[in-house]
Amino acid sequence: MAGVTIQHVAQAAGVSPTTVSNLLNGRANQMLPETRQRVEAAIERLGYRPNRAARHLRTGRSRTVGLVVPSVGNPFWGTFARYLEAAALTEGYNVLLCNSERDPDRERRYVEELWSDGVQGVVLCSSLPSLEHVMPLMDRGLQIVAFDRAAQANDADSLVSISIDNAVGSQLATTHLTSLGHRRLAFVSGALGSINRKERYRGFTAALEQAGLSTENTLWPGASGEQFGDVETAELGRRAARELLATDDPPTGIVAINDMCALGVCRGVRDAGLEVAKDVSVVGFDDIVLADLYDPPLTTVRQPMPEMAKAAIAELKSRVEGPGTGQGRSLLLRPELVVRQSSAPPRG
Amino acid sequence: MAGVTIQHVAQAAGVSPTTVSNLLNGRANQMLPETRQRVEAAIERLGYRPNRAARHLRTGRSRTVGLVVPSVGNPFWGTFARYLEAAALTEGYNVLLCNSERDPDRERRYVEELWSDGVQGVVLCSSLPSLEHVMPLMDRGLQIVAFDRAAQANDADSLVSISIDNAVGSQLATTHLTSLGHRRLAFVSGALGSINRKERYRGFTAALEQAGLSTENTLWPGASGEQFGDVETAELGRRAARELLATDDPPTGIVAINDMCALGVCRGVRDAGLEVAKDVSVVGFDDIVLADLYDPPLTTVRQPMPEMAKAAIAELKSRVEGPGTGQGRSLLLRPELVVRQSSAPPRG
DNA sequence: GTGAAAGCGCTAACAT
DNA sequence: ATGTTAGCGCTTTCAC
Repeated sequence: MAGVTIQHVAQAAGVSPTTVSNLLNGRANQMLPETRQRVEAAIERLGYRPNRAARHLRTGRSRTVGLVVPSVGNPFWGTFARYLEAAALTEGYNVLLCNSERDPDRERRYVEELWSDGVQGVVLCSSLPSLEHVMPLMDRGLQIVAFDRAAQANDADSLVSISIDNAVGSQLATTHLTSLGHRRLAFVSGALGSINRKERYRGFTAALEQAGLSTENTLWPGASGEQFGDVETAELGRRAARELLATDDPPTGIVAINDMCALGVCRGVRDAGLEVAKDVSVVGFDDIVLADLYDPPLTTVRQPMPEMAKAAIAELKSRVEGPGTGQGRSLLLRPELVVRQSSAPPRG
Repeated sequence: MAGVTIQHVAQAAGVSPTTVSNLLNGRANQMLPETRQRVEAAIERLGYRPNRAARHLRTGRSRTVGLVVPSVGNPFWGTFARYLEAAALTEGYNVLLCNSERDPDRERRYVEELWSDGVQGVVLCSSLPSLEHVMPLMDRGLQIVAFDRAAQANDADSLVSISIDNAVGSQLATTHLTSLGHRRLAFVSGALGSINRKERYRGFTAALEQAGLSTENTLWPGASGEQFGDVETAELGRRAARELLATDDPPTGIVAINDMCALGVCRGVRDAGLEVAKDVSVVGFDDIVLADLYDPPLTTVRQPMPEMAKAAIAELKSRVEGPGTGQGRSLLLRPELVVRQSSAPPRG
């Protein structure tokens, strides 16, 4: 039996659809206990499940939020998805997970699809500097929380941004190295195209300046002009490390744009016949599961995922359920340095 | 404007809703080019998007398949999700991704939710030996493809199973080691609770027997009675390696239940002051992204993800669109050994 | 305490 | 080539 409807239940219980609906929507108190039991029995017996499409069509509401991530293949996003789902579930929401593959067009199509699916709130993890491709939907009332992307001047008024303070994060990482005594540092990244990357680099240079070190020639030159996926980022790190360590005055400490990249850097260090920590300290960013599993375990900057996920859902919930379109705001959480064994004082 | 409906478009274009609907549903040819343009212009101008709930309610169809995975935090599943989505997209389907956290109850709830959302086909990645918790839905017409789980005798008649041949896979891995000359092998795994694990162990012992080796004491004794998550699996591997290598007659080759576990084993080998490949060969299973990134790169058994994803969608599609409930079937794809640097001939 | 009836936005016969 | 109409399953006034 594909289609057990509320009518069938009503008939089986000898009541009207209204009564069944009342029971379904928490108005059970206004009916005789006996009636209630009859209805409940009928629901059970027939295996009735309300049709969400009909329900949604009728009410215009939907207890679902969308989550658009650049790539579910990346553990960072997979982990975030889990936390967001957990946070959503506690608030009575479901999460619809979409994978943009970093394609702006797919991103837009997904958000549009979610909107026309009745989803009123979306957590958008976009690497794009401009969110104008979803502006039309926001104008129509779609609530968007941009995650892992700091607010921009030309963002929509109602946009909520949640991210860590990337500059602080990489400052933490960099200062960790300078405090250990490193004087010659390098920053390894793919193209500094995204806001995050720029911020991380900014934190890196800020920390250097604070330590009285020159920022010249600290950005790995191969970092510009290229765009990399997640796997390629590791390869990039590997190449960067090899090249950097082959120079006259090689760095003793390397700050990588993220953990994938840092893992690659570690590989490159070994390729160069050197040892991570002993010869070259490496610090990553994100604290993916593998950071702790790697050999040596990676010193990295952890994003407070559970808090961020909770905040994202809270924002969405209050805006979707609350009155009117709230003003935009930006929430910058403080990341945390996790010191493991890939960083140590420089040799000699 | 939240609610631009087909009526608004019709009115704006000076036509009836039918005409708009016709255009929307690929019946554009049966109207005057001029009419068509007027309608298209109106749609564009009003920013109209069809309401999926209404559409679905009306047609009873839904171009969405569900994907239930044990954990999106695990790269293995993240990767599969990407391939499945790609395969679905080419067939005009969307994928709804759900995360069961290996909780049978969540698994059931998700599948029920998908069903009441109008989803007619689900790819279920369940580690459970019995799928009876989704049987009622299958009886109602829900099509299920069980992924990464070999068919069982008490499965529903219409169940489709897609997985690799796990026994063949670990036989491949094990024979690789025996061919290299290893005579003392060990198999490291968490509890042999799932079908897959049992199959992999079976392949392991089969390969040993084929090589004329004893299977006694080859299963790491700590492997029984415990259930492990993904992170813990690595820790388990590490512990297993340390314990195994501390015995009188330590193995020179270790086959791990999966890559996470293998990574842990590698760590354990180092903990014991030994070197992977040189002293102990390690082979994993799954070929996660990190297998290639690790140092040394991990020899492992690759699952043909794209093919499996395509097959899953093809099965679902033909069953959802085709007539009647198809008979169940089981598709066992052949895995492939990927030889990297974590395996080598034994010392001396 | 319970029921009748209208309508959410859309599609697909069935007219014309 | 285009329009009229009925109804998908549900919720929610408004009656009784």
